[in-house]
Amino acid sequence: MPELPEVEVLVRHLGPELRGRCIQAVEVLAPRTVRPDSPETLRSRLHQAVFGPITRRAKFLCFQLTRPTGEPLQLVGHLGMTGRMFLLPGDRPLPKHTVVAFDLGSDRFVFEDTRRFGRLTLDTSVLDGLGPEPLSEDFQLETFRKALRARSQPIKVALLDQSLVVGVGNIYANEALYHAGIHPRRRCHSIRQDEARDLHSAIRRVLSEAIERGERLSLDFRAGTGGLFYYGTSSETAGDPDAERFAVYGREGEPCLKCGSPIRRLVQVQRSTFFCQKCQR
DNA sequence: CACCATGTTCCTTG
DNA sequence: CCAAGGAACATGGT
Repeated sequence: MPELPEVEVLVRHLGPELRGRCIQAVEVLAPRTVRPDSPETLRSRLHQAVFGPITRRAKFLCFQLTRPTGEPLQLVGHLGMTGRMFLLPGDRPLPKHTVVAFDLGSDRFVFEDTRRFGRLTLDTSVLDGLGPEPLSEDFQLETFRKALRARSQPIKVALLDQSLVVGVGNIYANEALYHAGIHPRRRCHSIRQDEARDLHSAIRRVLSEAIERGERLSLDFRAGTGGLFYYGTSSETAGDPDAERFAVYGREGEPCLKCGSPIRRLVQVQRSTFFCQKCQR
């Protein structure tokens, strides 16, 4: 379900629900998800721990907890491609692809992940080496420009590299390049100053607009209906007339919103790239 | 059976 | 040592 905006919206929803709640038990149904921790370690370390604030770093969720001893703990989660997290009333059965569940007494906090590319661990080393947060002051235009000058790979590929800037995934990389008018195959070092400036601001714009949109949806993540729905590609519930969510992503063959020429698709590092040949140079 | 899918990590090759 | 490309992880939808 992830890319930065979806994770951010989830974090904002989960924070108020989880804060202050105490973990009675931890069920690890997919040991792989908690690697390199063992299920036993996770169970014992988190037993009777209380949730504090939840924050986001890149596409990771960072859960601050306090143990009964007063010792602080940080649990780090990643949704992979298909992860969802939500609260489920205690009397309801766990969904088929639950990988970890926290017993909170009346409810369970559930991590469901069909493809199991996600993570949930006490090992915070995954946060090392990440680039700047695109929506913070750390994402400086000058630094971004210099980083592009130092690379030779195609710009679309660079945007997916979490050491250049974090949080951008396949959807928003395509969208940002479209809005900046830059062809996805352009090599980084060929990006001009004005183009770098446009791309820098397009990245910020597509991400913050997606967050606003996710907030507007007032998603019912308290399960019942299955939790927080990814609002990136799934067909949405009625009532939201905002049909053109994406300008290019998933729109192969459909007309460009600016010039009408058909959106094209190509493959870069085994991922689909969508773009307008006429508007992106 | 074919191909597609929001991500990261590890391995090979040059 | 580094960069680039590819495969792997695992499951489901169309």
